[in-house]
Amino acid sequence: MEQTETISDFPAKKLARQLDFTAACRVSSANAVVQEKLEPESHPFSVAPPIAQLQLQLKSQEQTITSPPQAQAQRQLTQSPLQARPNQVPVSHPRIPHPVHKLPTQTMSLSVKQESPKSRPWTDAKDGTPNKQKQCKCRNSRCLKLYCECFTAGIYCDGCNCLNCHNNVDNDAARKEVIATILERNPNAFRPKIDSSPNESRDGREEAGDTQAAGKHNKGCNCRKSGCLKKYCECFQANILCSENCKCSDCKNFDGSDERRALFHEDYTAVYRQQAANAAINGAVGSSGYGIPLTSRKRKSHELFFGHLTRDQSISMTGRGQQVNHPIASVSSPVVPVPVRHNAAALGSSKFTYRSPLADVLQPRDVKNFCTFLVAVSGEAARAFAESRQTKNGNKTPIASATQRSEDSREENDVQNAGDNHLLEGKKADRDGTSDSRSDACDVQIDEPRSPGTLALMCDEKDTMFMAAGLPNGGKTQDTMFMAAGLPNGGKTRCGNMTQKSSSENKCTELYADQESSILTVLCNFLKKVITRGSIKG
DNA sequence: GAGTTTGAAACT
DNA sequence: CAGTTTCAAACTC
Repeated sequence: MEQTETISDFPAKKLARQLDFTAACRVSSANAVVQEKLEPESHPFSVAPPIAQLQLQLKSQEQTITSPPQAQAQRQLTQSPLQARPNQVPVSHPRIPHPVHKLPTQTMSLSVKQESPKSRPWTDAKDGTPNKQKQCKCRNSRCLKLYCECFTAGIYCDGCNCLNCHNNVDNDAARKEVIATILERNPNAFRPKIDSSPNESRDGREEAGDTQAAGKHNKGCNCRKSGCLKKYCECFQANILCSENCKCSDCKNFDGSDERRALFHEDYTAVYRQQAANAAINGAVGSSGYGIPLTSRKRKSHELFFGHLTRDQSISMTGRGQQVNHPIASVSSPVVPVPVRHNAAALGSSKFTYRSPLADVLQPRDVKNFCTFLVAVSGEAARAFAESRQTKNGNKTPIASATQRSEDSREENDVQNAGDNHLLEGKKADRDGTSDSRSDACDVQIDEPRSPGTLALMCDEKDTMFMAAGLPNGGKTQDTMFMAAGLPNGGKTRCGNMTQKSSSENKCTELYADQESSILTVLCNFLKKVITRGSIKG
Protein backbone atom coordinates (compact mmCIF):
# COMPACT_ATOMS: atom_id res chain seq x y z
CA MET A 1 0.00 0.00 0.00
CA GLU A 2 2.71 2.39 0.95
CA GLN A 3 4.80 1.32 -1.95
CA THR A 4 2.02 1.98 -4.35
CA GLU A 5 1.54 5.35 -2.88
CA THR A 6 5.19 6.07 -3.17
CA ILE A 7 5.41 5.08 -6.77
CA SER A 8 2.40 7.14 -7.61
CA ASP A 9 4.10 10.12 -6.10
CA PHE A 10 6.58 10.15 -8.92
CA PRO A 11 5.64 11.07 -12.46
CA ALA A 12 4.96 8.22 -14.83
CA LYS A 13 7.54 9.43 -17.28
CA LYS A 14 10.14 8.96 -14.64
CA LEU A 15 9.10 5.39 -14.20
CA ALA A 16 9.71 4.80 -17.85
CA ARG A 17 13.04 6.49 -17.66
CA GLN A 18 14.02 4.54 -14.66
CA LEU A 19 14.05 1.41 -16.73
CA ASP A 20 16.08 2.94 -19.47
CA PHE A 21 19.50 2.50 -18.07
CA THR A 22 22.60 3.87 -19.50
CA ALA A 23 25.51 1.85 -20.58
CA ALA A 24 27.14 2.44 -17.31
CA CYS A 25 24.19 0.95 -15.61
CA ARG A 26 24.30 -2.02 -17.92
CA VAL A 27 27.75 -2.76 -16.78
CA SER A 28 26.62 -2.22 -13.31
CA SER A 29 23.74 -4.55 -13.70
CA ALA A 30 26.06 -7.10 -15.12
CA ASN A 31 27.97 -6.95 -11.95
CA ALA A 32 24.79 -7.15 -10.10
CA VAL A 33 24.27 -10.55 -11.57
CA VAL A 34 27.38 -11.75 -9.91
CA GLN A 35 26.42 -10.02 -6.80
CA GLU A 36 23.11 -11.75 -6.78
CA LYS A 37 24.82 -15.07 -7.01
CA LEU A 38 27.13 -14.22 -4.23
CA GLU A 39 24.55 -12.66 -2.05
CA PRO A 40 21.05 -13.63 -2.92
CA GLU A 41 19.85 -11.88 0.16
CA SER A 42 21.92 -8.87 -0.58
CA HIS A 43 20.59 -5.79 0.94
CA PRO A 44 19.51 -3.27 -1.63
CA PHE A 45 21.66 -0.64 -0.08
CA SER A 46 24.54 -2.72 0.87
CA VAL A 47 27.83 -1.05 0.70
CA ALA A 48 31.31 -1.92 -0.31
CA PRO A 49 31.39 -5.49 -1.47
CA PRO A 50 34.55 -7.33 -0.57
CA ILE A 51 37.46 -7.23 -2.91
CA ALA A 52 36.88 -10.81 -3.97
CA GLN A 53 33.41 -9.90 -5.02
CA LEU A 54 34.61 -6.93 -6.95
CA GLN A 55 37.09 -9.09 -8.75
CA LEU A 56 34.44 -11.60 -9.57
CA GLN A 57 32.31 -8.81 -10.85
CA LEU A 58 35.02 -7.64 -13.14
CA LYS A 59 35.60 -11.14 -14.46
CA SER A 60 31.94 -11.57 -15.03
CA GLN A 61 31.42 -8.41 -16.97
CA GLU A 62 32.29 -9.90 -20.32
CA GLN A 63 29.93 -12.75 -19.80
CA THR A 64 26.99 -10.85 -18.51
CA ILE A 65 27.21 -7.68 -20.49
CA THR A 66 25.24 -9.25 -23.27
CA SER A 67 22.16 -9.59 -21.19
CA PRO A 68 19.09 -7.78 -22.47
CA PRO A 69 18.90 -4.29 -21.07
CA GLN A 70 15.50 -4.86 -19.65
CA ALA A 71 16.60 -7.90 -17.80
CA GLN A 72 19.60 -6.07 -16.57
CA ALA A 73 17.49 -3.21 -15.46
CA GLN A 74 15.25 -5.54 -13.62
CA ARG A 75 18.22 -7.01 -11.91
CA GLN A 76 19.58 -3.69 -11.07
CA LEU A 77 16.46 -2.71 -9.30
CA THR A 78 17.32 -5.34 -6.83
CA GLN A 79 20.77 -4.03 -6.29
CA SER A 80 22.11 -1.22 -4.34
CA PRO A 81 23.48 1.70 -6.26
CA LEU A 82 26.83 1.11 -4.78
CA GLN A 83 26.89 -2.45 -5.86
CA ALA A 84 26.00 -1.30 -9.28
CA ARG A 85 29.33 0.33 -9.70
CA PRO A 86 31.83 -2.20 -10.80
CA ASN A 87 35.10 -0.39 -10.82
CA GLN A 88 34.72 1.64 -7.78
CA VAL A 89 36.30 0.81 -4.54
CA PRO A 90 33.89 2.26 -2.13
CA VAL A 91 35.18 4.59 0.41
CA SER A 92 33.47 5.93 3.38
CA HIS A 93 31.12 8.73 2.80
CA PRO A 94 32.15 12.02 4.22
CA ARG A 95 28.91 12.55 5.95
CA ILE A 96 27.40 9.17 6.55
CA PRO A 97 29.28 6.93 8.86
CA HIS A 98 28.50 3.37 8.05
CA PRO A 99 25.64 1.31 6.86
CA VAL A 100 23.25 0.08 9.37
CA HIS A 101 22.05 -2.89 7.44
CA LYS A 102 25.31 -4.21 6.21
CA LEU A 103 25.59 -7.82 5.45
CA PRO A 104 28.10 -9.77 7.44
CA THR A 105 30.27 -10.26 4.40
CA GLN A 106 30.38 -6.64 3.66
CA THR A 107 32.93 -4.46 5.12
CA MET A 108 34.03 -0.94 5.20
CA SER A 109 37.58 -2.03 5.46
CA LEU A 110 38.06 -1.15 1.85
CA SER A 111 37.74 2.42 2.75
CA VAL A 112 40.80 4.17 1.58
CA LYS A 113 40.18 7.46 3.13
CA GLN A 114 41.50 7.82 6.57
CA GLU A 115 39.05 9.92 8.30
CA SER A 116 39.77 11.94 11.30
CA PRO A 117 37.24 12.34 14.02
CA LYS A 118 36.62 15.80 12.75
CA SER A 119 35.72 14.47 9.37
CA ARG A 120 33.00 12.42 10.88
CA PRO A 121 30.32 14.48 12.45
CA TRP A 122 28.73 11.37 13.76
CA THR A 123 31.80 10.58 15.71
CA ASP A 124 32.07 11.48 19.28
CA ALA A 125 34.30 14.46 19.37
CA LYS A 126 35.52 13.61 22.80
CA ASP A 127 36.89 10.18 22.38
CA GLY A 128 36.61 9.66 18.68
CA THR A 129 34.62 6.52 19.05
CA PRO A 130 31.98 6.03 16.46
CA ASN A 131 28.54 7.03 17.46
CA LYS A 132 25.39 5.58 16.21
CA GLN A 133 24.36 6.33 12.71
CA LYS A 134 23.63 9.93 12.06
CA GLN A 135 19.94 10.41 12.02
CA CYS A 136 18.39 12.41 9.30
CA LYS A 137 15.47 14.74 9.79
CA CYS A 138 14.04 14.79 6.36
CA ARG A 139 10.53 16.11 6.10
CA ASN A 140 9.68 16.56 2.48
CA SER A 141 11.98 14.29 0.58
CA ARG A 142 10.70 11.05 2.07
CA CYS A 143 14.35 10.23 2.44
CA LEU A 144 14.39 9.21 -1.17
CA LYS A 145 16.48 12.01 -2.50
CA LEU A 146 20.06 12.79 -2.18
CA TYR A 147 19.16 15.43 0.29
CA CYS A 148 18.83 12.60 2.73
CA GLU A 149 22.15 11.62 4.13
CA CYS A 150 21.01 8.13 4.87
CA PHE A 151 19.78 7.62 1.37
CA THR A 152 22.89 9.15 -0.11
CA ALA A 153 25.01 6.87 1.98
CA GLY A 154 23.09 3.88 0.74
CA ILE A 155 21.60 2.90 4.03
CA TYR A 156 18.16 2.56 5.39
CA CYS A 157 16.91 5.08 7.77
CA ASP A 158 17.03 3.60 11.19
CA GLY A 159 15.75 5.48 14.11
CA CYS A 160 15.92 8.74 12.24
CA ASN A 161 13.72 11.69 12.98
CA CYS A 162 12.48 11.90 9.45
CA LEU A 163 8.90 12.31 8.40
CA ASN A 164 7.12 10.13 5.90
CA CYS A 165 10.25 8.12 5.42
CA HIS A 166 10.37 5.78 2.47
CA ASN A 167 13.96 4.83 2.89
CA ASN A 168 13.13 1.56 4.53
CA VAL A 169 12.41 -2.05 3.76
CA ASP A 170 8.73 -1.49 3.47
CA ASN A 171 9.24 0.91 0.60
CA ASP A 172 12.02 -0.96 -1.04
CA ALA A 173 10.43 -1.08 -4.46
CA ALA A 174 9.85 2.62 -4.64
CA ARG A 175 13.24 3.22 -3.26
CA LYS A 176 14.91 1.12 -5.91
CA GLU A 177 13.10 2.94 -8.60
CA VAL A 178 14.25 6.20 -7.24
CA ILE A 179 17.76 4.87 -7.10
CA ALA A 180 17.54 3.80 -10.70
CA THR A 181 16.32 7.20 -11.70
CA ILE A 182 19.09 8.90 -9.87
CA LEU A 183 21.67 6.61 -11.35
CA GLU A 184 20.30 7.26 -14.76
CA ARG A 185 20.70 10.91 -14.27
CA ASN A 186 24.05 10.63 -12.65
CA PRO A 187 25.82 7.28 -12.55
CA ASN A 188 28.15 8.69 -9.97
CA ALA A 189 25.43 9.98 -7.73
CA PHE A 190 26.15 7.43 -5.07
CA ARG A 191 29.84 7.49 -5.43
CA PRO A 192 31.72 8.71 -2.46
CA LYS A 193 32.35 12.33 -2.91
CA ILE A 194 35.77 12.17 -1.50
CA ASP A 195 38.33 10.50 -3.63
CA SER A 196 41.43 9.29 -2.00
CA SER A 197 44.54 9.55 -4.05
CA PRO A 198 48.09 8.64 -3.18
CA ASN A 199 49.22 11.73 -4.95
CA GLU A 200 47.18 13.79 -2.63
CA SER A 201 48.85 12.44 0.37
CA ARG A 202 50.13 15.09 2.59
CA ASP A 203 53.44 13.53 3.33
CA GLY A 204 51.97 11.42 6.00
CA ARG A 205 52.19 14.14 8.49
CA GLU A 206 49.61 16.02 10.31
CA GLU A 207 48.50 19.35 9.21
CA ALA A 208 48.96 21.85 11.90
CA GLY A 209 46.28 21.19 14.33
CA ASP A 210 44.29 18.71 12.39
CA THR A 211 44.60 15.34 10.97
CA GLN A 212 44.32 16.22 7.38
CA ALA A 213 42.59 13.56 5.41
CA ALA A 214 44.07 12.74 2.08
CA GLY A 215 41.99 13.01 -1.02
CA LYS A 216 39.86 15.56 -2.60
CA HIS A 217 36.27 16.14 -3.41
CA ASN A 218 35.35 14.53 -6.68
CA LYS A 219 33.04 17.24 -7.73
CA GLY A 220 34.33 20.00 -5.59
CA CYS A 221 32.38 22.44 -3.58
CA ASN A 222 30.78 25.63 -4.71
CA CYS A 223 30.76 27.60 -1.53
CA ARG A 224 30.42 31.31 -1.65
CA LYS A 225 29.90 32.64 1.80
CA SER A 226 31.27 30.14 4.18
CA GLY A 227 34.83 30.49 3.06
CA CYS A 228 34.82 26.72 2.95
CA LEU A 229 35.58 26.77 6.63
CA LYS A 230 32.23 25.63 7.85
CA LYS A 231 30.55 22.34 7.62
CA TYR A 232 28.32 23.67 4.96
CA CYS A 233 31.30 23.01 2.78
CA GLU A 234 31.57 19.38 1.88
CA CYS A 235 35.29 19.61 1.57
CA PHE A 236 35.65 21.07 4.99
CA GLN A 237 33.23 18.63 6.42
CA ALA A 238 35.24 15.81 4.99
CA ASN A 239 38.32 17.40 6.46
CA ILE A 240 40.00 17.85 3.15
CA LEU A 241 41.35 20.87 1.43
CA CYS A 242 39.53 22.38 -1.42
CA SER A 243 40.99 21.36 -4.70
CA GLU A 244 41.07 22.44 -8.26
CA ASN A 245 37.73 20.73 -8.61
CA CYS A 246 36.12 23.31 -6.44
CA LYS A 247 34.46 26.40 -7.72
CA CYS A 248 34.20 28.12 -4.44
CA SER A 249 34.59 31.81 -3.80
CA ASP A 250 36.75 33.37 -1.17
CA CYS A 251 38.02 29.97 -0.25
CA LYS A 252 39.99 29.72 2.93
CA ASN A 253 40.22 25.99 3.02
CA PHE A 254 43.60 25.68 1.46
CA ASP A 255 46.90 24.62 2.80
CA GLY A 256 48.43 27.53 4.61
CA SER A 257 45.31 29.55 4.95
CA ASP A 258 45.61 31.71 8.01
CA GLU A 259 41.91 31.45 8.67
CA ARG A 260 42.02 27.73 8.37
CA ARG A 261 45.03 27.57 10.55
CA ALA A 262 43.33 29.81 13.02
CA LEU A 263 40.54 27.35 13.17
CA PHE A 264 42.96 24.72 14.29
CA HIS A 265 45.19 26.94 16.33
CA GLU A 266 42.89 28.83 18.54
CA ASP A 267 45.47 29.28 21.19
CA TYR A 268 47.97 31.31 19.36
CA THR A 269 49.70 32.92 22.28
CA ALA A 270 51.59 36.13 22.46
CA VAL A 271 54.80 34.19 22.76
CA TYR A 272 54.52 32.76 19.35
CA ARG A 273 53.21 36.00 18.05
CA GLN A 274 56.35 37.64 19.30
CA GLN A 275 58.44 34.95 17.71
CA ALA A 276 56.72 35.48 14.45
CA ALA A 277 57.17 39.19 14.77
CA ASN A 278 60.84 38.80 15.43
CA ALA A 279 61.17 36.47 12.53
CA ALA A 280 59.44 38.94 10.32
CA ILE A 281 61.59 41.78 11.56
CA ASN A 282 64.72 39.84 10.93
CA GLY A 283 63.44 38.88 7.57
CA ALA A 284 62.11 42.25 6.63
CA VAL A 285 65.15 43.09 4.61
CA GLY A 286 66.57 41.00 1.89
CA SER A 287 65.60 39.13 -1.13
CA SER A 288 64.99 35.90 0.60
CA GLY A 289 63.18 37.04 3.64
CA TYR A 290 63.52 34.87 6.61
CA GLY A 291 64.55 32.06 4.45
CA ILE A 292 64.74 29.44 7.13
CA PRO A 293 62.61 26.40 6.71
CA LEU A 294 60.46 26.29 9.73
CA THR A 295 59.73 22.66 9.93
CA SER A 296 60.76 22.50 13.50
CA ARG A 297 59.28 25.85 14.21
CA LYS A 298 56.01 24.77 12.72
CA ARG A 299 55.96 21.68 14.81
CA LYS A 300 56.88 23.64 17.83
CA SER A 301 54.21 26.18 17.29
CA HIS A 302 51.76 23.46 16.67
CA GLU A 303 52.60 21.76 19.89
CA LEU A 304 52.52 24.95 21.79
CA PHE A 305 49.49 26.60 20.47
CA PHE A 306 47.24 24.11 18.94
CA GLY A 307 43.65 24.91 19.34
CA HIS A 308 43.76 28.47 20.54
CA LEU A 309 44.42 30.82 17.75
CA THR A 310 41.74 33.33 17.23
CA ARG A 311 40.92 34.53 13.82
CA ASP A 312 42.22 37.99 14.18
CA GLN A 313 45.33 36.72 15.79
CA SER A 314 46.10 34.47 13.00
CA ILE A 315 49.32 34.67 11.20
CA SER A 316 49.16 35.20 7.55
CA MET A 317 49.84 32.19 5.50
CA THR A 318 49.46 31.97 1.83
CA GLY A 319 49.82 29.33 -0.72
CA ARG A 320 47.11 27.09 -1.79
CA GLY A 321 48.10 26.68 -5.32
CA GLN A 322 45.32 24.52 -6.43
CA GLN A 323 42.65 26.95 -5.58
CA VAL A 324 41.57 29.47 -8.11
CA ASN A 325 40.16 31.87 -5.65
CA HIS A 326 43.08 32.97 -3.67
CA PRO A 327 42.25 34.93 -0.66
CA ILE A 328 43.87 38.22 -0.18
CA ALA A 329 46.71 37.90 2.18
CA SER A 330 46.35 39.66 5.39
CA VAL A 331 48.14 42.93 5.57
CA SER A 332 46.82 43.92 8.89
CA SER A 333 50.25 43.92 10.32
CA PRO A 334 53.48 44.86 8.67
CA VAL A 335 55.08 42.10 10.66
CA VAL A 336 53.56 39.08 9.12
CA PRO A 337 55.23 35.76 8.67
CA VAL A 338 54.38 34.47 5.28
CA PRO A 339 55.02 30.92 4.27
CA VAL A 340 56.48 29.92 1.00
CA ARG A 341 55.60 26.73 -0.66
CA HIS A 342 58.75 25.08 -1.75
CA ASN A 343 56.95 23.26 -4.42
CA ALA A 344 54.04 25.16 -5.75
CA ALA A 345 52.86 22.20 -7.70
CA ALA A 346 52.73 19.95 -4.75
CA LEU A 347 49.35 20.15 -3.26
CA GLY A 348 49.27 20.04 0.42
CA SER A 349 52.82 21.00 0.84
CA SER A 350 53.19 23.04 3.92
CA LYS A 351 56.90 23.33 4.38
CA PHE A 352 56.63 26.91 5.24
CA THR A 353 59.29 29.45 5.35
CA TYR A 354 58.62 32.63 7.16
CA ARG A 355 59.00 35.60 4.95
CA SER A 356 58.24 39.13 5.58
CA PRO A 357 55.89 40.79 3.16
CA LEU A 358 58.77 43.13 2.58
CA ALA A 359 60.93 40.33 1.34
CA ASP A 360 61.71 40.99 -2.30
CA VAL A 361 60.47 44.50 -1.70
CA LEU A 362 63.09 45.89 0.58
CA GLN A 363 66.44 45.00 -0.85
CA PRO A 364 69.89 45.64 0.54
CA ARG A 365 70.44 48.09 -2.22
CA ASP A 366 67.42 49.97 -1.00
CA VAL A 367 69.03 50.32 2.35
CA LYS A 368 72.20 51.52 0.73
CA ASN A 369 70.32 53.97 -1.35
CA PHE A 370 68.49 55.11 1.70
CA CYS A 371 71.71 55.65 3.57
CA THR A 372 73.12 57.53 0.64
CA PHE A 373 70.06 59.64 0.64
CA LEU A 374 70.46 60.31 4.33
CA VAL A 375 74.00 61.41 3.76
CA ALA A 376 72.88 63.81 1.11
CA VAL A 377 70.15 65.16 3.31
CA SER A 378 72.55 65.48 6.17
CA GLY A 379 74.93 67.39 3.98
CA GLU A 380 72.22 69.72 2.91
CA ALA A 381 71.18 70.27 6.49
CA ALA A 382 74.75 70.92 7.54
CA ARG A 383 75.23 73.31 4.69
CA ALA A 384 72.09 75.19 5.49
CA PHE A 385 73.00 75.28 9.11
CA ALA A 386 76.45 76.61 8.37
CA GLU A 387 75.08 79.32 6.18
CA SER A 388 72.66 80.26 8.87
CA ARG A 389 75.44 80.44 11.39
CA GLN A 390 77.54 82.52 9.14
CA THR A 391 74.75 84.95 8.73
CA LYS A 392 74.30 85.20 12.47
CA ASN A 393 78.00 85.49 13.20
CA GLY A 394 78.27 88.42 10.89
CA ASN A 395 77.12 90.58 13.80
CA LYS A 396 79.53 89.22 16.35
CA THR A 397 82.68 90.83 17.69
CA PRO A 398 85.75 90.61 15.47
CA ILE A 399 87.64 88.41 17.85
CA ALA A 400 84.91 86.02 18.47
CA SER A 401 83.92 86.18 14.88
CA ALA A 402 87.32 85.29 13.64
CA THR A 403 87.60 82.36 15.92
CA GLN A 404 84.11 81.28 15.34
CA ARG A 405 84.40 81.62 11.61
CA SER A 406 87.39 79.46 11.65
CA GLU A 407 85.59 76.87 13.66
CA ASP A 408 82.52 77.08 11.59
CA SER A 409 84.50 76.75 8.46
CA ARG A 410 86.20 73.68 9.70
CA GLU A 411 82.98 72.36 11.04
CA GLU A 412 81.19 72.90 7.83
CA ASN A 413 83.92 71.23 5.92
CA ASP A 414 84.00 68.40 8.37
CA VAL A 415 80.35 67.79 8.16
CA GLN A 416 80.20 68.05 4.46
CA ASN A 417 83.29 66.05 3.94
CA ALA A 418 81.95 63.54 6.33
CA GLY A 419 78.97 63.03 4.14
CA ASP A 420 80.98 62.93 1.00
CA ASN A 421 83.65 60.73 2.44
CA HIS A 422 81.14 58.30 3.69
CA LEU A 423 79.38 58.25 0.45
CA LEU A 424 82.63 57.15 -1.07
CA GLU A 425 83.44 55.00 1.86
CA GLY A 426 80.08 53.40 1.70
CA LYS A 427 80.59 52.63 -1.93
CA LYS A 428 83.95 51.22 -1.18
CA ALA A 429 82.48 49.11 1.53
CA ASP A 430 79.86 47.96 -0.85
CA ARG A 431 82.51 46.87 -3.22
CA ASP A 432 84.81 44.97 -0.97
CA GLY A 433 82.46 44.35 1.86
CA THR A 434 85.09 45.27 4.37
CA SER A 435 85.47 48.23 6.54
CA ASP A 436 86.78 48.96 9.92
CA SER A 437 83.71 48.98 11.93
CA ARG A 438 83.70 51.84 14.25
CA SER A 439 82.39 52.12 17.66
CA ASP A 440 78.99 51.02 18.56
CA ALA A 441 76.65 53.91 18.69
CA CYS A 442 74.87 52.58 21.68
CA ASP A 443 77.61 51.85 24.06
CA VAL A 444 80.78 53.83 23.69
CA GLN A 445 79.98 57.26 22.47
CA ILE A 446 77.86 58.25 25.36
CA ASP A 447 79.80 61.40 25.86
CA GLU A 448 78.60 62.78 22.62
CA PRO A 449 75.79 65.29 22.68
CA ARG A 450 73.13 63.29 20.94
CA SER A 451 69.49 63.61 21.21
CA PRO A 452 67.55 60.70 22.64
CA GLY A 453 65.88 60.32 19.28
CA THR A 454 69.18 59.94 17.56
CA LEU A 455 70.37 57.40 20.07
CA ALA A 456 67.22 55.45 19.80
CA LEU A 457 67.35 55.54 16.06
CA MET A 458 70.92 54.42 16.03
CA CYS A 459 70.32 51.55 18.38
CA ASP A 460 67.20 50.39 16.71
CA GLU A 461 68.60 50.57 13.28
CA LYS A 462 71.67 48.72 14.28
CA ASP A 463 69.87 45.82 15.78
CA THR A 464 67.23 45.33 13.19
CA MET A 465 67.41 46.93 9.88
CA PHE A 466 71.02 46.69 8.97
CA MET A 467 71.85 43.51 10.69
CA ALA A 468 68.85 41.84 9.22
CA ALA A 469 69.71 43.16 5.84
CA GLY A 470 72.68 40.92 5.82
CA LEU A 471 74.81 43.69 4.57
CA PRO A 472 78.51 43.13 4.69
CA ASN A 473 79.65 44.67 7.87
CA GLY A 474 76.51 46.24 9.10
CA GLY A 475 78.52 48.40 11.40
CA LYS A 476 79.88 50.13 8.39
CA THR A 477 76.46 51.12 7.38
CA GLN A 478 75.85 52.33 10.84
CA ASP A 479 78.76 54.59 10.50
CA THR A 480 77.35 55.89 7.34
CA MET A 481 74.18 56.60 9.14
CA PHE A 482 75.95 58.27 11.98
CA MET A 483 77.99 60.38 9.72
CA ALA A 484 74.97 61.29 7.80
CA ALA A 485 73.46 62.43 11.02
CA GLY A 486 76.31 64.79 11.48
CA LEU A 487 78.38 62.49 13.60
CA PRO A 488 81.56 62.10 11.68
CA ASN A 489 83.89 59.40 12.76
CA GLY A 490 81.23 57.45 14.45
CA GLY A 491 80.08 60.43 16.41
CA LYS A 492 83.52 61.54 17.51
CA THR A 493 83.20 65.03 16.30
CA ARG A 494 84.97 67.92 17.70
CA CYS A 495 81.71 68.97 19.09
CA GLY A 496 81.43 65.70 20.87
CA ASN A 497 84.06 66.61 23.39
CA MET A 498 82.29 67.42 26.62
CA THR A 499 85.13 69.64 27.69
CA GLN A 500 84.58 72.03 24.90
CA LYS A 501 83.02 75.37 25.31
CA SER A 502 79.34 75.70 25.85
CA SER A 503 78.97 77.77 22.71
CA SER A 504 80.38 74.95 20.69
CA GLU A 505 78.02 72.56 22.39
CA ASN A 506 75.13 74.72 21.53
CA LYS A 507 76.21 74.90 17.95
CA CYS A 508 76.54 71.17 17.79
CA THR A 509 73.20 70.68 19.41
CA GLU A 510 71.57 72.94 16.93
CA LEU A 511 73.33 71.27 14.08
CA TYR A 512 72.30 67.87 15.32
CA ALA A 513 68.76 68.96 15.79
CA ASP A 514 68.71 70.34 12.29
CA GLN A 515 70.19 67.26 10.76
CA GLU A 516 68.14 64.98 12.89
CA SER A 517 65.02 66.68 11.77
CA SER A 518 65.99 66.31 8.16
CA ILE A 519 67.01 62.72 8.58
CA LEU A 520 63.94 61.74 10.48
CA THR A 521 61.81 63.32 7.83
CA VAL A 522 63.55 61.27 5.21
CA LEU A 523 63.32 58.21 7.37
CA CYS A 524 59.63 58.74 7.82
CA ASN A 525 59.10 59.05 4.10
CA PHE A 526 61.22 56.01 3.54
CA LEU A 527 59.24 53.95 5.98
CA LYS A 528 56.01 55.12 4.43
CA LYS A 529 57.30 53.98 1.12
CA VAL A 530 58.27 50.62 2.56
CA ILE A 531 54.88 50.22 4.16
CA THR A 532 53.19 51.09 0.93
CA ARG A 533 55.26 48.56 -0.95
CA GLY A 534 54.60 45.92 1.64
CA SER A 535 50.91 46.63 1.57
CA ILE A 536 50.81 46.42 -2.17
CA LYS A 537 52.69 43.20 -2.16
CA GLY A 538 50.54 41.82 0.63
C1' DG B 1 14.21 25.09 20.30
C1' DA B 2 13.03 28.32 16.81
C1' DG B 3 14.66 30.88 13.21
C1' DT B 4 18.31 31.84 9.86
C1' DT B 5 21.98 30.72 6.79
C1' DT B 6 24.11 27.89 3.66
C1' DG B 7 25.11 25.08 -0.27
C1' DA B 8 23.96 20.72 -2.61
C1' DA B 9 20.37 18.69 -5.11
C1' DA B 10 16.61 19.13 -7.94
C1' DC B 11 14.16 21.45 -11.17
C1' DT B 12 13.06 24.61 -15.10
C1' DC C 1 24.11 25.13 -19.25
C1' DA C 2 22.51 28.74 -16.37
C1' DG C 3 19.25 30.32 -13.23
C1' DT C 4 15.88 29.20 -9.75
C1' DT C 5 13.73 26.43 -6.27
C1' DT C 6 13.78 22.95 -2.84
C1' DC C 7 15.73 20.81 0.79
C1' DA C 8 18.07 19.58 5.06
C1' DA C 9 22.13 20.37 7.69
C1' DA C 10 24.68 23.79 9.98
C1' DC C 11 24.55 27.60 12.48
C1' DT C 12 22.90 31.51 15.50
C1' DC C 13 20.35 33.47 18.99
